[in-house]
Amino acid sequence: MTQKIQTRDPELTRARILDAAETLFVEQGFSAVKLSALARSAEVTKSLIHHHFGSKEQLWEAVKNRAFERYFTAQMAMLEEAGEPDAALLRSSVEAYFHFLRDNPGVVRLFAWTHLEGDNHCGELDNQLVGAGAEWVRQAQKRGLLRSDVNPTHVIAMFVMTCTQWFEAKCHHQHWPGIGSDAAFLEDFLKIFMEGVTPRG
Amino acid sequence: MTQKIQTRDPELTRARILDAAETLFVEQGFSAVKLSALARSAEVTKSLIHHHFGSKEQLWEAVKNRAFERYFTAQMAMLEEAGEPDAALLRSSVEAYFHFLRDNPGVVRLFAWTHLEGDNHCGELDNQLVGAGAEWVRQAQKRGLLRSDVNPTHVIAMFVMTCTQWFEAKCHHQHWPGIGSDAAFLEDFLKIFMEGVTPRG
DNA sequence: GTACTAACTGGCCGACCGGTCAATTGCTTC
DNA sequence: GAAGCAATTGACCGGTCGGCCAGTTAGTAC
Repeated sequence: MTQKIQTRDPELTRARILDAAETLFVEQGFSAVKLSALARSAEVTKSLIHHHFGSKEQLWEAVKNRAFERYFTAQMAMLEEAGEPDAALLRSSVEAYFHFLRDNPGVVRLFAWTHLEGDNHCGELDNQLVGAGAEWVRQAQKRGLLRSDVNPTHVIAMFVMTCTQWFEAKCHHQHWPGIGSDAAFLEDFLKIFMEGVTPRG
Repeated sequence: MTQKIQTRDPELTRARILDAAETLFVEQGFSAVKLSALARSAEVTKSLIHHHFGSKEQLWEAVKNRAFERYFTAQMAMLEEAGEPDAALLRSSVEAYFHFLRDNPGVVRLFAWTHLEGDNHCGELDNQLVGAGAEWVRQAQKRGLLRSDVNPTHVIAMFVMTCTQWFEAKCHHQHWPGIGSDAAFLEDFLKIFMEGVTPRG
């Protein structure tokens, strides 16, 4: 088989470059990253980066594609193992989303950079996820398990945006007086959110 | 008095540079902005930028300071003209904050860039605002006008983060299937949020 | 008017940016 | 083992980046 004890390993090299690039892009964004620093960090020559990825811009695309693929894979998996659409499902979805972001801070920052760039990257996949989520809310509404006087997409948007912003601007609000831990905030958010989407007789 | 029909006007020059810089920084972030382009845009020479602001970094600080000062002035004004702490005040605060962000998209993006930079700039002033907001929530809770089993700071954080993210990532979720206008989203958010913070007997 | 200061200019600088290229080296195939 | 090719190297490129500086000019104080 493919003996991997060798002096050349293009796939490993690609992976090393991608990993180092993701780290730096996540930290600094596209413009601030220098190819020379990236090469040093990945322990390859600059030329090798161009050989494997063509240009800085194409490397940036490759990094985003890989990260977003991971994101969508995880989200789709969560979607598929979900059960009947009801309030309990909504709550566990929020929790799952929150924990995913907590455990993948790089993804959050990558999203943020692309948002600021006005990049509408990964639009279709995202629409698919949100569409599926909204559809579940709609079903739960029909069954009277969630209040039906709100736009289902807005229900999804509301918790997605809150979770995203919590981690995206953490450096900013972590010093707010009285602010709690991740877990404490999630708990309070869920209290308010779940109470807010509960139908009233 | 100070005749302003003159060939030299340092204050105007400073303002022209600051304005052009804010526009470019808001669009592209710090690293992507070139001093040469900025000079062209402000219709001054590059040297003049250095003369008035010292360096690119100091100019960036000046731009942020000016924008954040506007932000805090507006927020403080809103705070002072507020009345008794109750649910109606909370609702109108959310509306006011939402509309402020809608009308000042530059501020939103500036905040976003600084968050990503890990800049804890403007920490004290912000803490002050949040602290005051949380204190009002606390008072309303004591009077039984808001549910008291949630952290007051989290109540503030929740709506601030939702509003922020709505405008910050607009390019991203504006294409989500079924998403509504600014007004429609705000209405649905308020329905859920206000219902969520209402005390239950 | 003279002296002084600050605003402003144009030219220039070293550093370093992203990117190219010819040459070399290690694998694979036959 | 010869041939062919992709991986890899290091030297090198033109461009332009942020910043500096000597010199000029407009306003001000006396």
